[in-house]
Amino acid sequence: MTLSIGMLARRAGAKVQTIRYYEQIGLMSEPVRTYGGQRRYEEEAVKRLSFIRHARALGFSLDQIRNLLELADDPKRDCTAADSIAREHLAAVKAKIAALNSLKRELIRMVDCCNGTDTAHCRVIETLANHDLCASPNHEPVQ
Amino acid sequence: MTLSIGMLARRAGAKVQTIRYYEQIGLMSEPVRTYGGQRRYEEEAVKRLSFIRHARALGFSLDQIRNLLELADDPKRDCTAADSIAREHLAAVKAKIAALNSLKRELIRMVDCCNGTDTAHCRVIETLANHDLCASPNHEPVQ
DNA sequence: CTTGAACCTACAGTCACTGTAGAGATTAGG
DNA sequence: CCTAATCTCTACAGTGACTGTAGGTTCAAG
Ligand SMILES: [Zn+2]
Ligand SMILES: [Zn+2]
Ligand SMILES: [Zn+2]
Ligand SMILES: [Zn+2]
Repeated sequence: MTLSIGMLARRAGAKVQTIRYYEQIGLMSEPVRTYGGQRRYEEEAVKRLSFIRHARALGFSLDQIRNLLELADDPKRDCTAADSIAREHLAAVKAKIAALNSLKRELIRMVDCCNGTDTAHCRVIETLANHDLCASPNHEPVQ
Repeated sequence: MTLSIGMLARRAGAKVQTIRYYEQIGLMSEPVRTYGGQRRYEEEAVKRLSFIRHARALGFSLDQIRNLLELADDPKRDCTAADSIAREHLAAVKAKIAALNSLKRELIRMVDCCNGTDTAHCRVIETLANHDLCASPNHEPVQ
């Protein structure tokens, strides 16, 4: 009872190309092949791929996921390493939210202050042309 | 009084390669060249590049910036088009914040619920392996 | 005239995929 | 057994917005 790549994709909520990509970068191991060269997967692959897709949906990078999978494969290992990957990601998410909130405030100011007639007197254009019109002294790079 | 590419870069807070890249994609126009082939810029270029960098710092895409620049070049044009680009970007920023806040809640749950012993009983690993342990029914893709 | 910094082009790499072309494999129905 | 439809294969290009590198050329100061 093995699965074709398309079945695996449906089971785990991924695209076929994504699975091949994960194999290429060594995140999924190479499965057995049919005589004709098509990939055939065991149930185990569904678990692994689902783990990867869930972690991706939660914003972990493939590098972090690679590390998490390695840790998960060693069940009696201390889990502080796994926890600290998650905490590190959480910190990055918090930082991103903070940066985006600052952008949001600035954008709201721009949009709200424009009593738009022509682009020569547009607050949006003026603000982009002149950072002095911004409330925040500098903008953290996002992403 | 013309500027070399390095001087322009310092004046507008960009990298030299970034300026060449903007020229390549048609966002900055091709400047005059010295006899030896080096770029020489007018003051106007500082304004345009500063506009671009400021808009980038506020998270606008290069495509949006291209449109904004085109609008700004036509001063007696109605500015509703510019405003709606800004509003559209604001909406995207808000959506991103919402998605990230949802991730943040889930990550905090994972990290806080782990009374970590080994990876076999790690809440982080368990949650990644099983979406049923998540509070939110689905995760919006971020970025 | 020499030196060293700045500049040039062209290309590869980043991240995590997605899309395409053109060919071959598999499977269900007749 | 044959055919048609669907699936799969490899290989490569493209996305966005840059950044980095290699190997060579030009410029400006002393
Ligand atoms: Zn306006
Ligand atoms: Zn600003
Ligand atoms: Zn844990
Ligand atoms: Zn989940």
